[in-house]
Amino acid sequence: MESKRPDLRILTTPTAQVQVSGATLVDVARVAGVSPITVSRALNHPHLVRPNTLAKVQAAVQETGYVKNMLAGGLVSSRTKLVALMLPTISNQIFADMIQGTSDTLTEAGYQLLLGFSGYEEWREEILVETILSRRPDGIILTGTLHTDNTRRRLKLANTPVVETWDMTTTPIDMVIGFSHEEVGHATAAHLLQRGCRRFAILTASDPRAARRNQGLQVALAKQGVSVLATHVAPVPGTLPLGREGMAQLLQAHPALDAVVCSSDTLAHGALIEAASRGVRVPEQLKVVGFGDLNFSSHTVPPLTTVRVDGARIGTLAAQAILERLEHTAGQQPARAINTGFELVPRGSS
Amino acid sequence: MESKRPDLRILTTPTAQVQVSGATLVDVARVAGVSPITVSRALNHPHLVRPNTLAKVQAAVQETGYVKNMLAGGLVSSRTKLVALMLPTISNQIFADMIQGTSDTLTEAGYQLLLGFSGYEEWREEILVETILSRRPDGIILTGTLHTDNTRRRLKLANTPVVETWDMTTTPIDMVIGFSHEEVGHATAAHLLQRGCRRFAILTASDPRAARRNQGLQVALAKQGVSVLATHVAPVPGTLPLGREGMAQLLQAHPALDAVVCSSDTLAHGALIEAASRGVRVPEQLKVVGFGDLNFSSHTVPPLTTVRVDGARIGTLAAQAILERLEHTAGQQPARAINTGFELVPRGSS
DNA sequence: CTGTTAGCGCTTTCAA
DNA sequence: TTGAAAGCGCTAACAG
Repeated sequence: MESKRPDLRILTTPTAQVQVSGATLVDVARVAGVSPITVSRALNHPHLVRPNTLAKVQAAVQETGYVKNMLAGGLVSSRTKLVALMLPTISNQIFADMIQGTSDTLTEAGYQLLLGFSGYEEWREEILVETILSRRPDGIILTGTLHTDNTRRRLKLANTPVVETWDMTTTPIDMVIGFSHEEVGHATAAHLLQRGCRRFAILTASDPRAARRNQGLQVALAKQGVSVLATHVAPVPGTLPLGREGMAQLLQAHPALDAVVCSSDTLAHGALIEAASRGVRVPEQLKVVGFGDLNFSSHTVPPLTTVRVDGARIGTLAAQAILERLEHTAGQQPARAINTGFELVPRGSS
Repeated sequence: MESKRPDLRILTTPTAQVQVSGATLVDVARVAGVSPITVSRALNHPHLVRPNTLAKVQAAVQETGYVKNMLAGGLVSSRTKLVALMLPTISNQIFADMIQGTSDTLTEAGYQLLLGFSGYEEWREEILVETILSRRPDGIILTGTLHTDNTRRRLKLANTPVVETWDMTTTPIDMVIGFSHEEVGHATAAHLLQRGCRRFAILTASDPRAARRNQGLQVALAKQGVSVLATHVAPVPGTLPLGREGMAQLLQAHPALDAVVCSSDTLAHGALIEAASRGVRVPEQLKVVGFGDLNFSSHTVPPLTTVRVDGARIGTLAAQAILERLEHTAGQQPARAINTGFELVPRGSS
């Protein structure tokens, strides 16, 4: 590292335009003939500066090719304009939707998105949270409400807005935006029982929220004296072949099944293909329920029911919750919870 | 802002553990009884510190709940451990794959991912690049090779590793990892001509790289005296319904088509559904070509040919290129180009 | 192996 | 409306 910063290298381009590399506020100030703080103000609070001065600064910025350094700015102001989003994976379409929703909302407000994947593992999330916190983001969006004690403690100490998503809880770290997975299970049970199903199986990925839905399903079924005949657990992320294979095993062990509840539309899709290849008629003989509402199912598969959830909306709401919190700098608002709900909808076939 | 930093607030937890909020290196140093720089070294270069000292520091870190501040670190070291990825959208599965590939590679190396979406618009990309540069990332990954002059200039001046992806060019900003879209067009033409197709249509999203493929296709066809009968351009991002609708219009105008080249598998999928609903037999009467190799096509649609490209691999390679460049701090390596190639593969039906 | 010194580039006081 | 002084939290470069 050079001990003294060298003079700016002035590069004259063919268009006679002057370009500079690595200009700082001080350089801009010198060119504009004002003090550095005036440049800072002109850039961040233009209304506090005389139009004349503003113009001079803007010209100097142009001339020097100045690019703001948010590291320095964030260090002193404690505002990084950065929001972190932690997801288990991107393989699931609903998470991709969420990314887009979050990103769009943040970008519009001048914030940027830092992305991390935990692979459904709490210990990974713990490490990730620590790393992310070291960038002092203005907000953190987590997936789910299951976290290690360390993660929770760190996050609370960080004094940063935190939104837990895709779930509900009575003991949030800060804010929660999602829906109750137990209720999804109950609703699914009611839906299928009402249609006469009695011989249930579960085809699920090893995902904690899916487990909660299955739990809710089993509890609701038990109340009607119905129990689940078999549960097939596939590794995450769920894929179409895994769905086929799981369905094959379930049907082999229990040929008389009349309902299969899947933890994702991808698994459900695989299950439908396997059912078709075995000549099992869906939904007449066997009903299939998915989760996530992928739109492919609208055209190419036999009818199934899926749980419609809007990933983009959850992403948008989470980003908005953080942004709002950031505006009301005065006094901590009470932690907020939004139940986005869900919807059982018929899908598939034409 | 308080002019003097208050003493650390010591919070004693029920477990008699001591927690601190907002500890700095200096606090850790005080607790450990060493100098701040020693703490810094213990954390960043443990091998340069006596095991004994290391242990003391680690204990102090634990006790104070210290979380590194990378804003400060990055400001002085000019290393942010941040890599930016700019994508047009996440709606396309291949871009989701790329995100995962990039993120996995970066995380393993201790880097983090900053994500930005340009929505296929150059001016958005230009703004995004400016914002991103203000965070001084250690590397930037772009989609495509089409950028505004400002973007190119800024990026070159930034003196940061840049990788342009999903395309090839003879005039890269820095590095390129991708394949030639013209060649995809040529290969597609050869494939279809060889199978006897003569009446071509194009069903495409308004995406610049798709346009290059179509261009290549038309050039190759023209050499055999064949011209494209119609081109249907759908808005981005391509969806299944847009594919159906486009196919409907094409078939209506040109019932005798024998080949439809689509710019994505999603559009192709919609096209196949529309063909089926009109009783047009694929591939006997009409051949369909997609792009991207979505795996859904393996099971539920009639045979089509798709151009297989590996998004995750491109993401991984791009991240690796940046990481390698970052290690060889000595002397600029020559700009590097990797042609990842592509593959025409049969898909669909069972 | 450890410490001292000197900033990185910016924004927050406070004063003019 | 503008400026001067101070320092955010950290690490590079030397010494010791």
